[in-house]
Amino acid sequence: MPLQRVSSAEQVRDHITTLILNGELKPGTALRETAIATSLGVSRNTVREAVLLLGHSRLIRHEMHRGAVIAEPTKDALVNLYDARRGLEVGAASVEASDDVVAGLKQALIDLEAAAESGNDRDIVAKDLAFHAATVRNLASTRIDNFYSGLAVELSFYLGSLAASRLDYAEDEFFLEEHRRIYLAIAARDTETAVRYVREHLDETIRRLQRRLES
Amino acid sequence: MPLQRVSSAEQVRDHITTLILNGELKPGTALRETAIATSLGVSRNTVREAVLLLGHSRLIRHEMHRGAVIAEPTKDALVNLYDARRGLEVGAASVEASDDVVAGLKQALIDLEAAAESGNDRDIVAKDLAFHAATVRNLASTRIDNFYSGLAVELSFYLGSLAASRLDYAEDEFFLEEHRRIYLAIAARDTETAVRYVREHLDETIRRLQRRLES
DNA sequence: TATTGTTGGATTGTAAGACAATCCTTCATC
DNA sequence: GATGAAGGATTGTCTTACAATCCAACAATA
Repeated sequence: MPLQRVSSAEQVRDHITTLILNGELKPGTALRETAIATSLGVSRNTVREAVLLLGHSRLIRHEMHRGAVIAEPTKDALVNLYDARRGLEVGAASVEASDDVVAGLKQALIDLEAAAESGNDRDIVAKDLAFHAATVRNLASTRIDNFYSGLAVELSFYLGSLAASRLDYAEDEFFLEEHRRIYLAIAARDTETAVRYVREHLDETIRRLQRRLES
Repeated sequence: MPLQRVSSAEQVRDHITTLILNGELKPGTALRETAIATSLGVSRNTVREAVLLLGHSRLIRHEMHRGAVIAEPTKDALVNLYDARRGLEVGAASVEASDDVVAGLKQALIDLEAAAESGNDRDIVAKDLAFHAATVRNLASTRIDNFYSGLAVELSFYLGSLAASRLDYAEDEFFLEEHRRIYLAIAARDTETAVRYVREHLDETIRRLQRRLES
């Protein structure tokens, strides 16, 4: 039995994280140490430790004597994020997939289709990212998977904060088709085609996002 | 002008980091908060913050009520590290390289050859890792580059701590040749061959390391 | 008016001291 | 030899305090 204890600082960090991901703390908001401390009934010290722990993710920006601020979905941040996605996903697509990966991918696609059917934006985003995470798993490294999952968290936060004006994923008739053909190419071990489809999909996706950012 | 201030905690973190990388703090050593605090003339508070900051890297292991301990080069840690390397480097090798990347790679190879000539183990390790980092740059993401550089730091720490019984890189006649042919394959845009050479090189390297670990 | 000091409150960075919780070793007991 | 109790050592957390810095509002000046 691993028996894992959880420090107060870690709990506060998780609390703040969920607040951010739920959109209850909007981009640009400053994290006031004393406010959080009194509201949670812990010392300022503990809050500081929590914020430092949080600093590893990119959900907040930290500046000396200025405190922590919830990250904002700037164009640069998005491009940076998608460059990393492209690197990993294209790399993953250019290696012939194992049967395990294909199986996981198939399931991820099924989940995605179900989510699209339901029309729940949040769920669609989650299943979309899960599909792409399943492609990255082809690189066969849990450590890379963790790294990618960090990217996914960050991205879903950005998407959530942009979603004041709905995402309208479901409205897009190509959305599902793009994923289907990626799956088929990977399953067929046609790496060349898979790479092309992945590239096109990511390029198209970030284009849509940037358009949405401007409005 | 960016004008960056540096907090005490960050300085302490950097200090501890260099101590670790220089081998002055050996794997398994416990980081005692009060000892560090008094020795550096800062408060225990600040040391705690420094250790939390350090926690983002994997140079230390942290457990509740047990404090931080310098990471140890276990077999699992090495495998985990090399899985990540393989994922990134193979992915990078399977994409046709840009001229920029090839140029950087060529320079990295020259540096590596010079280091091998000099026979300085530390320098050889650094240039070796720099060469591989240059291949990863083909993924065209600064973020992935940062991630990889974290892997490299961790690896060079492990290598350093194993190097009580010299690395004897230079003694290995294949060492340089393996890098040369990787470069040539990448420069020729022969991705299939490049991938094979990268795979072989990494597999061979970790095999050597594991052998060294057992002794 | 626009620009440049100045001032004061708010917030963070750091220190210091305290104490409970937990760990770890040693020693006593069975 | 296994079990368990005792005690010191260390971490986790809180509290208080104050210096450094930021920031906004206001005052002074060209």
